[in-house]
Amino acid sequence: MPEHDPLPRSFFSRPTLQIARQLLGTRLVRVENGERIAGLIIEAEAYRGEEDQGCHARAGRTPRTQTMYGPPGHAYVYFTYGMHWMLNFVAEDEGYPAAVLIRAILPTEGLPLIASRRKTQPRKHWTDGPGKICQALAIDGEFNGTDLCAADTPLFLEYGESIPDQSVTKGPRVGLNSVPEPWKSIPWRFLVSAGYFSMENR
DNA sequence: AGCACGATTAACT
DNA sequence: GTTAATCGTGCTC
Repeated sequence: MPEHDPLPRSFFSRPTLQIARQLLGTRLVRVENGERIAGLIIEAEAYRGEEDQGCHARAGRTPRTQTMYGPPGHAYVYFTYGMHWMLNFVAEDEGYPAAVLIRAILPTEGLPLIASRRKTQPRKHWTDGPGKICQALAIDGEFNGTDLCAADTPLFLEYGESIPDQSVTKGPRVGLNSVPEPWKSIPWRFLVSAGYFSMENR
């Protein structure tokens, strides 16, 4: 399969933890007015099942969580803290609520567009948080339910770099302050180890 | 109808 | 390290 083809739906119809790990190094692409804005995913978190007390689906099927119960390979975009949008990818089988939150990317294309929206911050902080990614890529609630595997989709993934296990760090998910154990500490956060892209240590 | 809080960010001491 | 910003969501009354 050519390197520039969008990742197929089969990529998303797998166990959520596998997807979160495999997303590291893939290229997230946003096409805005024919222009590409893209970056390599370097941090992601898994949320799966109604029993996961850190997952929105703990509330069951609601208007908000509906997308997570839908088919895999679609975007789940939600609003939080009264001001920030979060981008997730729906995982596993239709009917089972699961998603992967994209927490950080390394910008590779469309830097001027990213800069125009993130200019109040230094480059180091352009896309190092889930809300920042949505600012940089102009992603909002309109993208909830977007099919990442459809033709002419404005949001999709491409194969990027393969990240070796020795350069992947696992840990507890971020921001689950009042979530009970074991969900609060379960190591479902995956990130590319610091320095991997800045040093020639591959 | 009212309320507490959130898968956060940016600014400030 | 601390805190304001700002409003949709789900739960209680």
